[in-house]
Amino acid sequence: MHVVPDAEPKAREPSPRLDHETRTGQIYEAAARVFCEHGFGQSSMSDVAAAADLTKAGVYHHIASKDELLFGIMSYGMDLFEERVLDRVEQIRDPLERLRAAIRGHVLLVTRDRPKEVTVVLNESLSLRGEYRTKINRRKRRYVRFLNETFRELRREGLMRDIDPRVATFALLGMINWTYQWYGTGGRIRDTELAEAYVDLFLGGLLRADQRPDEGNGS
Amino acid sequence: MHVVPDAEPKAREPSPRLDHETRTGQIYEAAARVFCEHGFGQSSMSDVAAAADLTKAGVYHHIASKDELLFGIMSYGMDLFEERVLDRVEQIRDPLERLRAAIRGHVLLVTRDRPKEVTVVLNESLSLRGEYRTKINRRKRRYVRFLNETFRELRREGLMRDIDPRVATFALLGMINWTYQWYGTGGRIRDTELAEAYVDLFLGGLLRADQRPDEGNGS
DNA sequence: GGGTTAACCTACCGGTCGGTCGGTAGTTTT
DNA sequence: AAAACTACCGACCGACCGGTAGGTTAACCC
Repeated sequence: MHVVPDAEPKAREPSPRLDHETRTGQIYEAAARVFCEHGFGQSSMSDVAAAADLTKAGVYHHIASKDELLFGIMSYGMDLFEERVLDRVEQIRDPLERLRAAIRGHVLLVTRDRPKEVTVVLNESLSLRGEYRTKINRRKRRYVRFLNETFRELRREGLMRDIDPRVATFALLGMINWTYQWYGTGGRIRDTELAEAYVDLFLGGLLRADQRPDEGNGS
Repeated sequence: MHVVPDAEPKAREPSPRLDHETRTGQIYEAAARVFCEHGFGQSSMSDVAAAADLTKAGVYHHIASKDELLFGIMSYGMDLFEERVLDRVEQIRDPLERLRAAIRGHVLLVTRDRPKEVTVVLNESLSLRGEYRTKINRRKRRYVRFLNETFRELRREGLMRDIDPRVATFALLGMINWTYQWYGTGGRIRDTELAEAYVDLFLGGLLRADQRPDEGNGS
């Protein structure tokens, strides 16, 4: 009884510096792998336990519930993205350089490092419920706001064509977030080349003609 | 026993001209709604039955299994996409005009008509298994091949910058397929404007500078 | 060496899952 | 009017679900 919906208990419980060497960390990692492969709804806790080389009861010694496990994975995915990409590029003053760094960082995160946790964030937003969904959405929105603000800045400085910043934001997000759907399956496109190609492609469409750096096409 | 992997049995069984006036059609529609909202794995057949205003047994009078239901929905989603977009634009001779029409058609399909079945195709590829997944993937690949071929043609004609056609394909696919994740939630971006913005944005990044039509930025 | 604790396991719980059975009411066919 | 068929429902099935109770083992603490 009484679920205690009241005040925050000091700090976020899941993703407390998710150490992959601890048993708990290994469970999160295995679960991310399983959820990534079959989807959250299609995966049972026994599947997770087997992937972590434990019994179901063993898993439940470390985690509270399936939902909390998913939330923990996504929180860790957001941690990764924020500390490796967003937190860093946010500090760049020049908006154009900032955008370039964001694209490069974001693309390399999902191609080179390929953290399963980030894929889960992208795949399973429907599976999260209630408070958990709200919390993750809030963190996602921070990135959207960051991109939006950067585009507005670019427009203010006259570097950008007359494109709705929201449209630019979601176009870029789509381009990059979609890569986990296809990248790496046999194709031998190099991650760094993909990052540069996306920077080129997107900035080419975004910037005013007189602002574009030479794009290396002959003639 | 013996699953009969051999020759086509005259015609595809599911999605036999999915008439939304028939009871079966209404079940598919209701199921698409439910799967769209909560995800396939999170939805039970009782949920589907309730949404279709029937009992579970009543639903099973019309369909064979949950998996086949999902496959039927996705097949119908692919039917929609192909007959409203791909089949039409494929016949356009000029590659640039063909690409423009494809972007416009694809964007308008997922923004204006918003068929839940198409959303399910994008959301639930992990939920499909075996033969079913193979069949849907084959149809998806037809679109990928179409885009790829169009980009190669544009390059051959010297209209396009030096960008890997595969990268261009997936960048475009991501841009458009991501829209169902955000479009329509309060934002008042008009569908036609979004389509034109995407044409502009993408072709701006894709084409060689001397080939770009004037992009309407002053100065 | 007795007590505590973390890290598990076996065995099990109530509930729900996808799916089926046998029936019935209404319509159509003969 | 009997037979056949379609469209459905209430009741039910075995399997599996998320989750737990309670015990065992080994390491650590005093």
